[in-house]
This record gives sequence, structure tokens and C-alpha cells, in this order.
Amino acid sequence: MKYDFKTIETKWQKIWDEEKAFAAKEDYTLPKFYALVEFPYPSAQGLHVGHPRSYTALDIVARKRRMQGFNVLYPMGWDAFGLPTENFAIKNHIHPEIVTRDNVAHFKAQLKALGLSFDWDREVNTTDPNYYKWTQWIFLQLFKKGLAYKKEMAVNWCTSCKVVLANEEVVNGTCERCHGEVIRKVKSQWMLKITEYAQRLIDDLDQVNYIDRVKISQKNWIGRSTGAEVDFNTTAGDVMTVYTTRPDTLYGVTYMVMSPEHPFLDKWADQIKNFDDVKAYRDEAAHKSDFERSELAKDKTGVKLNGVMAVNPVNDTQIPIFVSDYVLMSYGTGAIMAVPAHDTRDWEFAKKFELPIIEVVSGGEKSVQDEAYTECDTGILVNSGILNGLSVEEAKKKIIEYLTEKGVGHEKVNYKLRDWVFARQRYWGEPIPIIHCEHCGYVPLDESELPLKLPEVEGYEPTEDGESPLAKLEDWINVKCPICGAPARRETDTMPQWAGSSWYFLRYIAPQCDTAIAPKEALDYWMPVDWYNGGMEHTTLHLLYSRFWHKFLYDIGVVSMPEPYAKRTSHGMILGEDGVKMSKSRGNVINPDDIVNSYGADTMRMYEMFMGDFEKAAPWKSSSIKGCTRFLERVWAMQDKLVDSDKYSSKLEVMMHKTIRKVTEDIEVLAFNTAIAQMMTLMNEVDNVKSMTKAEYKTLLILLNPFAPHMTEEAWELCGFEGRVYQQKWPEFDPAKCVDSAVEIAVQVSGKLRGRVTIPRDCSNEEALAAAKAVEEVAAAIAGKTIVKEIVVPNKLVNIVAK
RNA sequence: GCGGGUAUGGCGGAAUUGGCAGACGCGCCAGAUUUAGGAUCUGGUACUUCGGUGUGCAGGUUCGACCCCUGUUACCCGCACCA
Repeated sequence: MKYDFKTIETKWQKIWDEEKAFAAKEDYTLPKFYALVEFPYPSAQGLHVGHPRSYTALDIVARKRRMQGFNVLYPMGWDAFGLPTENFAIKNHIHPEIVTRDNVAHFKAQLKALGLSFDWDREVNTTDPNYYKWTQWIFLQLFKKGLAYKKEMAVNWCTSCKVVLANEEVVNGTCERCHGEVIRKVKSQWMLKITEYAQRLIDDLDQVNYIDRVKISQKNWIGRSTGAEVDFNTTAGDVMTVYTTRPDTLYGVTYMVMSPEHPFLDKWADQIKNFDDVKAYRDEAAHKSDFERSELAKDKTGVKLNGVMAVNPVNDTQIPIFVSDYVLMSYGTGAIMAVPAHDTRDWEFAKKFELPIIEVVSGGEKSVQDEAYTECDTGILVNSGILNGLSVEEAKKKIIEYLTEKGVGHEKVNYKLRDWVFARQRYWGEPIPIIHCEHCGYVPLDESELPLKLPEVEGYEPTEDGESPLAKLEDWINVKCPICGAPARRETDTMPQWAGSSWYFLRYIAPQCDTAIAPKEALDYWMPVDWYNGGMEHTTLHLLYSRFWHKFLYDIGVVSMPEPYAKRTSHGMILGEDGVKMSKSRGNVINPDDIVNSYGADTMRMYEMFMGDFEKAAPWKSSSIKGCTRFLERVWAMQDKLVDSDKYSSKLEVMMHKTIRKVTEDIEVLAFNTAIAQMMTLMNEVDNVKSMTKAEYKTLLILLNPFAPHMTEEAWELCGFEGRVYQQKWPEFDPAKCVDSAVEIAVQVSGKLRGRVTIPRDCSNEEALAAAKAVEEVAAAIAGKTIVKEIVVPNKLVNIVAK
């Protein structure tokens, strides 16, 4: 009988819906398993073949867990706020809500066609007011705890579109859309104090099971460093504090550098004799984009301050101060001490401005006049007063003690992590529930007024001066201050797209709940997420933001554990057939609908799981798909040829146990390709022995069900087996039955393979050696030689070393 | 520049983590079936001058190295003057 995937797949998808086969149960006495995949942004392009790679992988895990007796929560939703939808709305004058609704419907149909076992009753959508009510609620809690605040921030400003751009929209220093000039402009923005959680975000990584490279990228992004803050007196009177990771090189400081944005510059305007030059330099720097400023290859530029000098606290030497844009206001104190002998950037600057270079750590290969000696951990301090003769490590310790004692410095930890800019001047995002009153400042909306719904607007374009389109709605903006009743104005910025995805996994637990994110009891039962899979592109920001919010919710008692995800894995990207990233412009995009239509969902799932190492990028290969179809059809065709027995046959028993073990274990480590290979090997073996019992077939259908759920259910039903496959118990293997009674071992002579011999498993070393020496080629190779050593690796190989 | 990753047949990839390199699949070759093509089935398939040689390259450790060590090259991803 031909396998008609179209009819069969639709049939089973309908049955699963009707039977609510994959609904998570609200029985908190059962062992639970929460499987999570990143919810997609429902773009107009529809599903990408990359999405099902992740979804199918955890679908396999979820289906297996259900058969292993777990109460499984495997949900899906939509991260639907965002720019592409808004841009589409602007261009076509269609409400983003309608665009979103259509895109979601399309995505959902595509996902359903793949037979993924999501619990669709728990679908969430970040743009649903019942959802973003709680996004806004969390923001209010952050605000009340002082973790949300407003700050003047430099933003990317397109001078021709007159709009604020996100960093991702700035390409090579120009606007992504119009290629106009992008400059930095100061704007007052909502910020979240994620930096307050920096240390905990590092420390708690020890509690979770993330793949190493994810932990490493989290740590690198947070960028913790230890060093010291050192106070330098200046002839202007003010104390200039710098941050350094190398306080041991303090005697090598030959000048100082301030960031162009440093507030002391204006303060010293009268004392700086060349203030006009300084001001000109600062203005120039302000007009440079981030890209221009950070372009690595560029020359160091700067202006020396005439009339103000700094004083080195360790030797009272007067040194010049420069202003240069290689020093960032946003890190450390916005000013540095320059040690050209031991820092490449300082060295370049010193060479250009002909400043002295003093070696304070000896041991470099070249003179410090020719090259900065930066990797000097093993060096010895010289020209350094009280530090002379010490190692770098000792010198750091001693100088910090010295500075602390004198009251001019102390040890200091710094992080690269910045506070999170939590505002966009856009329409299609969650309104920020804050009212600004002249008298009372920023006043939070009362929680009873949540959700603060997005009002209707005429157009979705930002205003002339870059404000959100909400700024045009005078009726909506003008409200009374909730505290004093005076006229006040609503915040018109909206939240960034990251907001909704920072806590969505909590909402799946009770998507309809209108009194809380979810009942505490339910949160305590389901959290943490047991297994979260997603792309490498989200391993820094999304993971960090959501961990931060979760820790905050833990601090205020909403959730009971500090980390949201017990385990995090990452899938590799699916590349085009040409081995490069799929993109419309390259024309190498594969549409998942086409694959499902011509091969069926089961083949599509199998292929994506079989195509390569799950964690690595893999190129799509249309010609390889049929291997999976062939395998499924071979399994399908077996149903008419079964031997009526409820036992494993002696011929296949070992193979069955081996297969159960391999599939069971491989799914746990995301090795789907080898799990499938093992089932293929089993089918090859069935061909060899020319028979398969009903018991063997049943086991195979269960093992294969998570991968190819439709075909296996249909075959199960046609065979007249009881119930559904998804209701079966996951098969168990007996380790003792996974081994053959005889093994073929390799025989080497002096490390070279000379033959093979079959011996009984677990036989003695003597027996193995005797059998090995009896092999013709081996005997020939050792004839006339002295045997120096004999190595026996039980059940694997014999190595005879002969001279 | 810094951080992370990768390198194995014609191709995608396996290899119990120091013990038979190339599982499984694609492709290809031959045969069967077929008017033919397609589909399906069976067998073969790293290279080889048949001595051997082979896991990017050069060394090292070991009875034994895709695996460990040292050096090196190429490519991919992320970050970008973080003092």
C-alpha cells in the first residue's frame, strides 16, 4: 500500500487537536517537564526552514518525555511587536495589528502542518493587551524599585529621515534605508539598571546547565574586570579619577586622556588657554557616528589642554592632559592614565604626539620605544620606586595598598555591561505606563489602569523631531497627574522588542490569568524551564535580558528561583545549498511549505534532524531529502510482512536493545542524526535476517514516533495495535542484551593493523592472544622477530610489538 | 585586534573520548525489473604504481593519535579603542 502522506498527515493533525493529545495537565503531583523554544517573530515572509530545526528537536524531546510519563509543557507563541511590521504598516497604510494577525495565522498554519506537539491552548502573543498588561506591570515594578530611570543618552539620528535609529539599523555609519548621514544626538530615554545585576548574572551561571560557549559569551558580554581607581590632582584644583586594570604601571604614566564628553572640560573652560581648539574637537567628535569613532585602523587624534596639568600621586610629577575620542565617557570614569610603554593605544598616541615612553615592566622582546610591551605578566617592575623588583602580581597588590593608605585610590571592579536603553520612538510596541508631571516628576500609572492600550493613530511615521507617533495624539497624551491632579503628559516612547520576550515563558504557565502573571502555585510547579533551545544569535542579549528580569521577579517574590532556564542548548543555522546564509538577495531560500507539500511533514522533520550535527551550521541539500523518504517508506512497507509474535526474535534481539539504547541516549544529547542512523541500521538488519516480529515493529514505531509522528500513528492503527503511539510507554533496553556474544577484534603488529579475528566476548587475554597469533597475516608479520610487548584491550584489539 | 568555533571520501556527516577511520545517508558504478525514462530492488564505492598511503599543515608524546601537547594555515560567527 502506497504511503499517502497528504491524507494521513492531515488526518492525524486533526485527531491530535480533537483528543487534546499534547495539552499540559494541571496536575501538580505529576513529574513535570517544561520544554521551550524561542517563539518566532511572525514576519511577512512566513516560516524559515531554520525555525523547524529547533522546534522539531524539542518536539522530539517533548514527545519522548510524554511517553516516559512526564507532564510536559511545550508551548508556542508570537513575539509580534517590532519594526518590520511597523514599516509594512507605514508603507501600506494597514494597521500593524491586522498585519500581525495575518502573519500569525500564516505562521500557525505552517507550524501545524509540521505536526509539532505544541499545546496550542497556551498560545501567547506579545501584542495582545492581556499579555502586555503584564509586560507593563513588570516595568512598573522595576520603576518602583528604582531600576527604571530616565537619562540623557546619545542616540543614532538619521539626518535625512529625521528619525532615531536602532543600532542594527545603522550600516557602516549610514542609515540602512536612505544611506543618509547618521550622527549622535542626545535624547532623554528610559533605562533599566541591568548593571546592578551584573555580578549575579555572572555568578549564577554556575547554577545552570548551559553549553559552554553560551556561558562564555554571557560572561564576555558582561565583561568584568578588576583594577583600581586612582585619583590624580590637577592644577585646575579638581581631582580627576581614572580607572585602570594595571595600577602596577602607575610610575609609567606620562600623560592623561579625557573623553570629549568629560564634564571637567566645560568646568575648566577659563583655565584652558586653547579652549576653542578643545571645543572644536569636541564638536567634531559629536558629529562622528559610533562607527567612525570606533573604526580600529584610524589614526589617534586629540588636543592637548594648555594651562591644566595633572599630578601623578606616586611621584608628584606633573603630566599633560589630552582630550581624545579614543577614551569613552561610557566606561570607567571617562578619563584614563596613559602608560604608553605597556598599552598599544597609549603607545600609538604617544608616538603621534611625541610623548615620553617610560618602561616600568622589563622583559619585552623589543624596546618599548619600538613596540608596546603589553603581555607582560611575567615581567619585573623597573623605574617604579617602591615597586622595583616586584612581579606584576605583587606590584598590583602593593600599589593598591599604598594608594588606599594614602587615600588616593582603591581597588575597583568594572563591567563592560551598560544599562539597557528601554525606549523606542516607535508606535508598534508596548506603551510605557508613566505620566510626567511638572510638579511630581515621573509618576507610574496605577496598576488598575493596566493594560495601557496602544491608541489608534492616523499614521505610523515618527514625528519630525523623532518622537513616537503617539506624540501626535494630544487627546491621549494630556492627562491629569495621578498624584496632584495638575495637567501632565503621558510618556510617548514605547518599549523595545526585547521587552515581551524577556518573560514570555512565565505567561505560558497561565496565559488567561488576569490577576497575576500566573498563579504562584503554577509558577512554582512549572518553573524553571527544564530545557530551552534557541539560536546562537540570542545567546547574549535575549538570554541576558530575560535572566535579568527573572532575577528581579525573584527578588520581589513573584517566582521562587533565581534562574529561569535550567538548561540551554543552541542549534546551528541552516544554510542555502551554496553553503552560505539563506537570503532573498542570493536567491537561495528554501520555503518549508514546498518541502512539506512535495515530501510531507515527516520527511521534512526527519531530514532536518538527519542533515548534520544539530549544533553546527549545515547546508541544505535537496537531493539528500529522498534518503529520509526512502527510509520512512521502507518502515511503512514492513507492516504487511510482520511475523505474528509478541517477542523479539533471537536474530534481532541484540539489535533491538542496541537501537533502543542508542535512540534513547542520543535524543538527550541532541544527536538526532545518529539516532536516525541507528534506526536505518536496524532496517538494514531486518532486510538481512528477512523477518520482523510485531513486537519488534511496535518498538520501532514508538522509537520513530517522535521523529515521524504521522506515519507511525497510521501504521500503528493499520496494524490493529491498541491505542495510539503517543500514548505508549517509551521502550526500555537491557544493557546485558545490548552486546553480541562474539566480537571481532583487530590485531595489530607494532601498531599496524595486520588482521581481524572473531573471539568470544570477554574471553581471557591469553585466549585473545592465542587467537590473534593464529591469524595468518599476523603469524607472517612476527615470524623471526622477538616479541617485546603484548597489549590486549578486551573486546577491542590485540597489539603485538615485535622487533 | 579580542573572544568563540570549525577543518575527516565526490557531498552531508560517524567514530563508545587514546584502541579496527569513513557508521548512516546522498551521489556515483554495475546488475535486476522496465519499450524508455522515473521509481524500486541487489551488489560495489577513501586513495593506491597493490609495496603501501591516508582525518588542513609541521613537529612531539605513546605499543597505538581524528582524539593529548607545541607551533602553523585557512575559513565561519560574535564583539569592536572597555583603559
